[in-house]
Amino acid sequence: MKIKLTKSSKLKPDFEVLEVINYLSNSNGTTQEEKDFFAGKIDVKRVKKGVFLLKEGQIIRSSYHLFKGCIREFHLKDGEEKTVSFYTSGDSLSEDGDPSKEIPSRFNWECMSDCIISIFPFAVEREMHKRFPRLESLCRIETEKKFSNYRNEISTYLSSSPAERYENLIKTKPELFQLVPLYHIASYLGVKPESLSRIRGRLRSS
Amino acid sequence: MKIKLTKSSKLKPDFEVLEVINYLSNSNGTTQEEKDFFAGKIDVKRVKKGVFLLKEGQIIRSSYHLFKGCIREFHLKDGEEKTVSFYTSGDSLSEDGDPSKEIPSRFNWECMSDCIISIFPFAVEREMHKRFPRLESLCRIETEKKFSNYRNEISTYLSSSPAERYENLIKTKPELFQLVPLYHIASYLGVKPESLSRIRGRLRSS
DNA sequence: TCAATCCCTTAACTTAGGTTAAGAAACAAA
DNA sequence: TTTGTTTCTTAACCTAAGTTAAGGGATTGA
Repeated sequence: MKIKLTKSSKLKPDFEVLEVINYLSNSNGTTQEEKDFFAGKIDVKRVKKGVFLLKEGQIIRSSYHLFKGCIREFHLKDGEEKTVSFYTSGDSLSEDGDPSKEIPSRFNWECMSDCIISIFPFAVEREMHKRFPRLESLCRIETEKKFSNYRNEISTYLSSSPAERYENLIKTKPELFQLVPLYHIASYLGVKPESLSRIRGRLRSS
Repeated sequence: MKIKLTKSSKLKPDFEVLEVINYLSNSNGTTQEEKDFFAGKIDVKRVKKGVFLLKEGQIIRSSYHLFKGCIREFHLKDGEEKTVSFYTSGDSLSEDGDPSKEIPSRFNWECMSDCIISIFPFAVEREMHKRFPRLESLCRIETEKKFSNYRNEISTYLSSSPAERYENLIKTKPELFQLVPLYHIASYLGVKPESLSRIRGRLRSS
């Protein structure tokens, strides 16, 4: 049960769909029937740095899972790019909206490095939910957890200063600083690049 | 199938569980079996202004649905109350975390006015998910929608100034200004009460 | 009715981020 | 290597929020 790969791909051949869906089931109790369902339905791709997986206004029809690399999520506000989040290995990207309505996305997803991603079409997801209530149940729980984590992150973000956010980010995601330029991090922290420089200067001399 | 009411309650007697669970199913396709399941399992209460439905550190074991009134969600940061959100009629309050783990809450829920709420214990929710996959499916979709809405709200919040947030709040939730003092709104907007006064002053003279 | 409390506003001063501009450092390409 | 581009930093000045302090209006309770 090998995964579909793009021609140019040089992924090791033993890379299995199992790896792709493990993040979904988050358990090893996956049945053979479930595994078979996914075979050939999930695509894995290498994507070059600079590629946009999603552009503002586009209608999104798949979720992505990031196995390697870094993706920046941003949107435009008054002509400026406002970076909303960074995704790194192990994160999944989806716009958990109303899957029945095809709403234009408000975000951009830009690869900050070469990436390896899996593509999980909404159609497959819907079919999966229908055929495997067990998996739908796992998805529900997973979404609730993600929601809760997100709320906690946001509440921490909102009640801290840019300097505190910066120090927190260094602690929790040090790898980011190798992957993306500081001015994107500045935007993510809610300040201009010049201000981030000042913050770094202040912290250096204390 | 009348709902359980607290003794002091003066709710009209025809207030049905149906109303309580409609927000869950968000449809009228509720079966008799489903209705019967909820009978007697969901409590409806009147709560006085000033009461805390949840205190920081407490372990939460129920979701609430707000039929009337206003609840403020906040947490402490450096000895200050940081207001995170306001709930009004029709909103539901839950900490969609991992229901299997009993994690102390990071938030406080304080009634800003006399409220009418329904109490939906996690245990009942778990049983519901088990017995009615259809309802679990509806809950999954509902949570995904809520998550998506929340993300949009946050992204709007983060890319606007306190003044813009203030004007936006007046437009979207004018009733709030009758329900809660301005200094709580200031905290919600991310500024001190003095700054909100200045913002209001500036907007007045323009 | 009076006092106390709560809430909101204003003002003077401080602090930190935004803006503009310039230059240095790092990196990539010719 | 040289050139050009991208990224980061610094400085001077502007703007808006934080801080501290004071006072006024509204509400509540004695």
